Amino acid sequence: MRAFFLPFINNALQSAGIETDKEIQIEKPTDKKFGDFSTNIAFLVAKEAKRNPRELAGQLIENLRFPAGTVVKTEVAGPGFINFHLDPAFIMLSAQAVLEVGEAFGSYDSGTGQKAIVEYVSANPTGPLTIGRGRGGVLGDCLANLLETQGYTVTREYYFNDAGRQMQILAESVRYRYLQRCGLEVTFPDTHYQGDYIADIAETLFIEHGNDLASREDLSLFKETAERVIFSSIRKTLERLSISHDSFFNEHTLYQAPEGEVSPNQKVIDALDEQSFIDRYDNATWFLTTKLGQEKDKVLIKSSGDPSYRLPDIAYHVTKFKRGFDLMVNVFGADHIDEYPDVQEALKILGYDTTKIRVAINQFVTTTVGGQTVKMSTRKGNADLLDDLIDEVGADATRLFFIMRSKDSHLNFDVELAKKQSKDNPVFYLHYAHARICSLVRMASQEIGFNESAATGEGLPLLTSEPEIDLASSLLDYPDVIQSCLRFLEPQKMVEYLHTVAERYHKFYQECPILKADPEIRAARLELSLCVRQVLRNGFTILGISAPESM
RNA sequence: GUGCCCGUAGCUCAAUGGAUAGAGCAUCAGCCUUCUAAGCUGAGGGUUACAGGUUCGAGUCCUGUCGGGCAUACCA
Repeated sequence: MRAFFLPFINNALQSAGIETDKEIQIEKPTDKKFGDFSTNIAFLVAKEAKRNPRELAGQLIENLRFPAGTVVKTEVAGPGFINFHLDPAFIMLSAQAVLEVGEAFGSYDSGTGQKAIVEYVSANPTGPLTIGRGRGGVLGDCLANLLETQGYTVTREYYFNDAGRQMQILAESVRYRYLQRCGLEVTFPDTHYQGDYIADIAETLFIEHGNDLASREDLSLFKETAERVIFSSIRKTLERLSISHDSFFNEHTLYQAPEGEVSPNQKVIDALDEQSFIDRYDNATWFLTTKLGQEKDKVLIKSSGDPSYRLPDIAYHVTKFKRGFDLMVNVFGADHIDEYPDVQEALKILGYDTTKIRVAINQFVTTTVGGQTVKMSTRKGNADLLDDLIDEVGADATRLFFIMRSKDSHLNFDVELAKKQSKDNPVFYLHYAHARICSLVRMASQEIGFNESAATGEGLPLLTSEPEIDLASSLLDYPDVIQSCLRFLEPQKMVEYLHTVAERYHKFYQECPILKADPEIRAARLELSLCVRQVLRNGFTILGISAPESM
């Protein structure tokens, strides 16, 4: 609906002889008396033109020409706002689009023909997924869904490493537990992975091999088994949350090169070297970030000869560019915040357009149980497992809890509250609205032979009461909400929005009899209900939660 | 110490630099012989941590102070 106003305002600006590169902002006023939409363009332009905003707004509305039956009143208010009042019939007619385009309502073609990659989760297979990881997983999945509505061809990618130091520690951890299982007296180092899952893996190895592996120094079997078991558990957990990836990118491939060629890692070093951003000292190879104003240089190749994580990370991003992605979204937790600028700087030096990269950093999740904060660490084995949480509160509530708060806020996951499965849980409010409509439609088809597939929305303009207009009006916001979610990489806005739609539906349901109304009004109200159901479903699809037909 | 995020109702959180700062939970008062009361209506509750600054306008931007989280590795 915001897009509706833009050409008219542009024309008015032109007619008034005003040139500006300011973005025209269309807002929803806080108070209804200020109309359905408003713009502050007069303020923005007034500054440039050094004119009085109110006077300028007056001149603009002289030049605003809307088609008949759309905007019934345009007025200047306050110090220079321009407020638009829509014809209620126009709102109702516009809402017909929901039924016309169905699940494509809210979709747009701004990304058509473009390739996007969303990288998320990317946990190394050192242990089961924790609750903290879940947040980024759901965030990434929702962002991918949002991009798909805009026509992007989206690749959902998981970047992992099964080679580095952490995997070594993992293999050793399994070996220690295995040796203990064989009855040997070994002390388990507290630097290693403490979780029960290590002992479980050791147990399977013991069942398969007995004591045979006890004398073996080679860790590869321990490592391979651990990786296989853990990766499979990670994928199972993700599946439970309807998170799936199209592509698993193994960091280790960046270390390798075909005969006669150099590895992607080495190519990065060479290219940076050519630009004089590489130096070698203290037996290591350094990225000269001090030349970019940073306090310290960053190690790319350790004195051991192994790359540090930054090098493959840069090389990995190079592959994203080489694979031709027009948009690259990276989702990661706040603990990675320091590394991202280095990667970005390196890519700039290598000549890549880093404006194609967008980063969504989610703050941590703290879990509280009975008001007590629980600290989490995978290494110490006291992590709250994502699987346990899903067991207790279900997939829908887990997903919704993760994205109902802004990603920049620390998420306080009240486990007790989430366990409640009562009306406190916001997922029920949304589900209830949807189930209510389904139930109503079922009853309508049984009792009066209502045929929902034949509904076109023709009757909608018959509806004129406030709850009906408010409800229809909120449905028209849906496409704008998708844009807003993408602009800020923030699906949380969708949760808020759907709550508003559900709230307005419940109010409409309360105040407007549907099945008992006169046939024409009855049909129109049923059609409006179908529109609401469609918007709820579309939103649920983006959030990745179910749409129950009864409760 | 330095960098990033956060500080808003009793609690959990919203609010593109816009108009009287909003929801949910909790508290209190109403609404079911009537399509799902997992709902609706209403009330109370605020110096937006604090002090300055920028401008037509600041919860939002800038500076400083206080408080919390994360990071400051030749771990990923």
